[in-house]
Amino acid sequence: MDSKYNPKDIEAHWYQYWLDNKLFHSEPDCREPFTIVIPPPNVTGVLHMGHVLNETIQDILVRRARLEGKNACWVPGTDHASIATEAKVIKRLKEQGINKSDLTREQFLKHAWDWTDEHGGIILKQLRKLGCSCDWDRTAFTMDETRSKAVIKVFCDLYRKGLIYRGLRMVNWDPERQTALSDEEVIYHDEHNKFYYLRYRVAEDPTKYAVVATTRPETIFGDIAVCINPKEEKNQWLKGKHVIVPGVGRVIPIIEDRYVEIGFGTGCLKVTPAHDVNDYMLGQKYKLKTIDIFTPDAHLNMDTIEPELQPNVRKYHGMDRFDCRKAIVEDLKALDLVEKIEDYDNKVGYSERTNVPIEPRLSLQWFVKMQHFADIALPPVMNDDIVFYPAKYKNTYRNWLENIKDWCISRQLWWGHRIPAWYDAELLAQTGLENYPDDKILVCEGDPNTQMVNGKCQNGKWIQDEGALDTWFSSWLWPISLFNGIDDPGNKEINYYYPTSDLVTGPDIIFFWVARMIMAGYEYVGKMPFKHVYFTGIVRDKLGRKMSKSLGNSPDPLDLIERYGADGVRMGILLSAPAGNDILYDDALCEQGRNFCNKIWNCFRLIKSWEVADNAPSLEERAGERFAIKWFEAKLAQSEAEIADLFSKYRLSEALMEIYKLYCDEFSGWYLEMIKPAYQQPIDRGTYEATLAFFDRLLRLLHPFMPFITEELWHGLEPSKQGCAVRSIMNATLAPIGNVDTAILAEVEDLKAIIAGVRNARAAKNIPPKERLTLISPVALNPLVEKLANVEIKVTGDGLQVTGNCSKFIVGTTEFAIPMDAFINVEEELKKLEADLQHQQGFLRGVMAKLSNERFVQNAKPEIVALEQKKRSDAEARIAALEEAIRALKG
RNA sequence: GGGCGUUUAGCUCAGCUGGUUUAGAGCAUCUGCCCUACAAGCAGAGGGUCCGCGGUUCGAAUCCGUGAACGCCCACCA
Repeated sequence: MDSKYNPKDIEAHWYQYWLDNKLFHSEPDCREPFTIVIPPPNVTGVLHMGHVLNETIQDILVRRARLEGKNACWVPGTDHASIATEAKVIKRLKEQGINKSDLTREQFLKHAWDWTDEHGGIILKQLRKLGCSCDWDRTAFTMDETRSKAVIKVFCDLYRKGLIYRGLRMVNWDPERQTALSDEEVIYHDEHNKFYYLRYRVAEDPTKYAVVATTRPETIFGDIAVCINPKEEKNQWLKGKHVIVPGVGRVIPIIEDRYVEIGFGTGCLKVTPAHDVNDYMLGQKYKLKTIDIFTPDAHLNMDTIEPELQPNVRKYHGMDRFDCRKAIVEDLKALDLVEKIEDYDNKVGYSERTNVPIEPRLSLQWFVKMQHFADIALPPVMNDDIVFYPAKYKNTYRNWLENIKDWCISRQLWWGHRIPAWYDAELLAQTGLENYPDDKILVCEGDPNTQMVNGKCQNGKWIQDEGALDTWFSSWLWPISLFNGIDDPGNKEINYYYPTSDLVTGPDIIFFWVARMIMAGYEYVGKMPFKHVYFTGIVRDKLGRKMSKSLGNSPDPLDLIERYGADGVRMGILLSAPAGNDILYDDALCEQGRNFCNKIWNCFRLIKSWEVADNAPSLEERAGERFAIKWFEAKLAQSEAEIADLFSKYRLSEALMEIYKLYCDEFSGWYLEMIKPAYQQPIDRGTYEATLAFFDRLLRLLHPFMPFITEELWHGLEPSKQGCAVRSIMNATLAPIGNVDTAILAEVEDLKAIIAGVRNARAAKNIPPKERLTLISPVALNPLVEKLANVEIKVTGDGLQVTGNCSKFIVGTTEFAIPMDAFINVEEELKKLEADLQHQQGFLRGVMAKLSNERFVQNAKPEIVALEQKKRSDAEARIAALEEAIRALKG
């Protein structure tokens, strides 16, 4: 065996072995199910560090569940990511010199599918390199047949229930992609902007003017009124008057509404119902008309302005909204219609996907009524039927649901599930879309032109709605549709795998996805979609910056796997990733992971290097080995219980750290040193087999975290077949949680302290480990001390009674001495002992302060008082021993 | 403007309902070791006014109040 672990070939070999033997595949059976559905990555995405974190955690949970004997099923898949993918396809087409607008819907979709088939699923291949144990036979896509059918069926069902409606609303419009977005897809950024104070001359008396403050002067073309608060003193004079929109010439009324905040700005608010949510609300209230001055790509459209005003504004036609802002301000300045311009900080909404400023736009869209869903989704989280880790996200969740707004689900995109709503061609030609009567819309699963709908043939020619559905409208069904639970409710799979066990995802999609899955789960299965939600943090670089392409601070995971091995990377990403905390990624963490692999590798190498002698003295005659085995059994049992507890709390990085310390400190550092045979001596069979059994248990504990190396070494143990058809650690089960012998654990902690005392003395005096020393002890000691500290033990019986120069130390209340006349430096030794003495005296003072406080003795619990008394007597004993040692040294 | 969270060693974090030998871990640092499992290692060491202030208590990193810094979420003040 090589002295270093080389992951490359080993990882490829075992992953193929797992695939060949279908070890990831699950079918319903009599075992308890354990299900995770993957948060589907974008079909055209590539693996980044966020995925590595997320998928590693899921794999750990799934593999641990398998070892617990559950029927674990991790369902993989990808998301069609409507807007993101459409953008990528458009970009690629552009590179080929093709504009989307030159293509028909069918032609465009052909390109999109080609792209999906070509690049789609790369990310799933990459997950295999990480060791992810997904059931690849179940790989799904949000736009495959089963998932699409579920989406359409749910749309129709909700429409029938009156929970989906069509309406002309002010929506968030992305001028880049030219589609509506949901509120959740808008990200607000703080910006330093300007506040423009514009003069609106009074029509009745043009020598006077009202001053209106606005951040968006380019929208004045759509101004319909100026609103004041009826209670505001300084604007009373404007009541009932009219003003002239500067630069435009439109005469508009002054209206009054308490919505306008007294004292803010000038108290005069320009009302532009087509381009502002609040203005729209005012427009509705006062039945004002709306003038939409923008084209869908947010350029000025002056064709909508009243003909008589056209000459005034024609020059702005076709201008970009931000160019127009500059132009109109300059023009108004020239006309002396700008009072002043101030700096102003406000928030501007940007499209999450295209990162361009959102334009509020009045348009005809489809919505889901959300109050009903909020009502069914809030209680299960608040009363912990569904448990969030960390729990703080319950607040976030509640806050959103208690202020729920209707969900805009239609998108003016082609890549996605097409809205199954149909319009009668003839009627549509008469009315247009906006005025098409709702009760004449046909919402159905099939095509009414070619098949029966609602049990009958639909006469006439039907035209389908042009829109596609929000991607999340398919994602929210994911845990159900993966098991075909929408189209075939109550089927064997949905009954078995649903509710799923754990969901692992980022808190950034708690509203987009988590909340909506809970809604859909209760609506369509009547049960929660998952029992636990583990929110991961954001992966940042070690300086705390978000990883991004532009910063170039995001390492390529495949490159990391190449350098550190998949197991090393898994450990690296997990080590400092408590649930919900951001993780500061650093290559050093992967390095630690790689080093750990090497450590385990070498433990194994050591054990395997021993010659087993059947004729050697048996374990019965070896007290030291028997003791070591008994101790490690206790230690292992303790850790197994601890790790199980940590898993139950989803404290995975702590569980891994526990295993790490168990291997490095307890097993390698102590146990193996205890039982290690002398140079070129064989080991007895009893000890050898006990050690192999321990190693086996250690591998099973570690396997969920580091699947590859544990599988490799587990085979090296040549374990018995255990009645399994396929030999794999994946088919093993964890050791049951046993009782812990705490007495022996305490005993060994003392032994370790004594050995450390000797080593410490050696280090201080530069005595090599090879040189055998004498350890004078007042009590009999376990012979393992002789072996591990390389000392000869002299027991003095009552008291230490040592004369001459020696190094002394105390463990508990017992004093030990190591004679070393040749090396001793009395002054240094005294200094050390005196420092210790001072520390002990300080400690005693603290204890005494408590014990001499009557109120403490009266009020504290008796066991606490007893403990303080023990501290006191122990400290006194140590002080006496130290004083004695100092006296001896001085004398 | 509301709400939530964080602040403990150089770094990343544990420390649950106050008392567990005057605060723990991993990493990093320093010192000494290539001793035939492992230098990707071993042995040892140093390192903290538990963010500040006030309070409750016999006793506070832990509970309460207050202030500060940082972070996140939500909100229609033009």
